[in-house]
Amino acid sequence: MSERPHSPSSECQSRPYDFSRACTQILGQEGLGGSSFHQLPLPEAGVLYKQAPYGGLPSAASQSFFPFPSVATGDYRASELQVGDFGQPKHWYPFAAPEYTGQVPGVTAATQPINLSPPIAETREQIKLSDIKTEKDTGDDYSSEVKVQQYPPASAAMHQGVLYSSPWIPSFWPGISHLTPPGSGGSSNQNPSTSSTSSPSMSPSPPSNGVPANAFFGVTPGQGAPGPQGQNPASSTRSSGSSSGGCSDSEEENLSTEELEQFAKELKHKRITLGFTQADVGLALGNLYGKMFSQTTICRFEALQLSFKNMCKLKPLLQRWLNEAETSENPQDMYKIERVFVDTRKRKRRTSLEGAVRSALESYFVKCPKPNTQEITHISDDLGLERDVVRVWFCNRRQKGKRLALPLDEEVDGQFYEPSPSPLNMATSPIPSQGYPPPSSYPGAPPPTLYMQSLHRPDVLKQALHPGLLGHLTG
DNA sequence: ATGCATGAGGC
DNA sequence: CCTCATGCATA
Repeated sequence: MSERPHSPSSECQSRPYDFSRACTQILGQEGLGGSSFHQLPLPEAGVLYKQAPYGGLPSAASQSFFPFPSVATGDYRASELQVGDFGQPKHWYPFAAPEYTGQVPGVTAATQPINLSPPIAETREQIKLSDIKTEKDTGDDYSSEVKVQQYPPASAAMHQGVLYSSPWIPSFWPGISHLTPPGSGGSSNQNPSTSSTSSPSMSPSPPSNGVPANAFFGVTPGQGAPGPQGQNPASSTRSSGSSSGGCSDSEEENLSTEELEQFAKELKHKRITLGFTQADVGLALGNLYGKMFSQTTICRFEALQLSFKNMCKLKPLLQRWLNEAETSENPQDMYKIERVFVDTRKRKRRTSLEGAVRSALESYFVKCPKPNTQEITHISDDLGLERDVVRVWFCNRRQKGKRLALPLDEEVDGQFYEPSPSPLNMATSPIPSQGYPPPSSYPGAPPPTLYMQSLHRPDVLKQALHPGLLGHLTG
């Protein structure tokens, strides 16, 4: 522990990422054609990821480049088709049969009823098929369907996980804030061996290791889940804080990124060693704490792809799970539960953006990470995408850009998004209806933005475009 | 492992 | 409309 000089950015996500809308200005100038965007301090989104030691995400890099055929359609349906998405009878297949019940297959886990005992509440709660709400009239698209989600091998029927509404343990999240109790106690690894003795079967309300279970369940409704801000600005506080005085409210022991990194690694390793899958862990958490998580989340945790704050929040839970799993004679007890869940809500079909389109979006993003309405419209229009798709894309992109990463140079990153100085009146900003990316007329024109991107990372360009085009541009 | 989506909170 | 936490659906 003494070896790292780096300053733990304890800021926990409360960064001032304020991509102000300088975009307008930027975009407004002459559009891609111009060199204006050059001045953008934004080095290029990609950089952000690169610094993450953990996997960095290849992102656009691996996209297959398509010759942007019919992107212009503007209808995601169209683009999807060209992608060849259609051939499969996917999930969204509108089968009305309420098979959810049959979902519970083998029920291997039946052998271990243990954790099943919990106050499972109403599994059916989410099964109300009638709840189908029609989002848009575009009914033809995402038809209402019954999604039956099943988890792998497992088996014993169990309650759906996410018990957001679960009657029990109403305030479960509450305690979370006390992450990382100073020193020994908390999240850091307390030797499970010594303390635990734990209960072989982890029931939902295990006295478990030294941790006072009550702390988890009782109280503090206050900053539970909603408390993004509860996090505290911490901006200044740094994990190392070495007892900086009594921390007024207790809590907020900011975990250092290193701690998280280390824990994530440990978790993954042990998890695998113990034979659990990410999904298992997610389910196990549901058993232990009543709050289930998806494979995705566990995966992201291990890969440190969650926001710092989120990582901090989940760590204690995973820590506990890990302790339990390690000490338990039959770790099996903890998992193998199945989540049967039928969600009737219709989810928009996932839009599959072509490589070229993505690249184009990337380009736009580089120029302006936070486009305003008009800009979004313009972009969507230009790329022939739905506005919402574009909007969501940007949201996700921003989120991705932030996530936990940026441990060290984040400050820099903050700057990127914070064009601050210029008050830009985007309001007046007339989205350069002319400027933007060159008036690419769809059919043949390559996303104009692409070449712009090349200014920052030629590699991307090369990947996104095919030789021909490339030559065109460079030529 | 990750792209696109949803929804709850916030302004 | 945004941010965030999450997850379905996919590659």
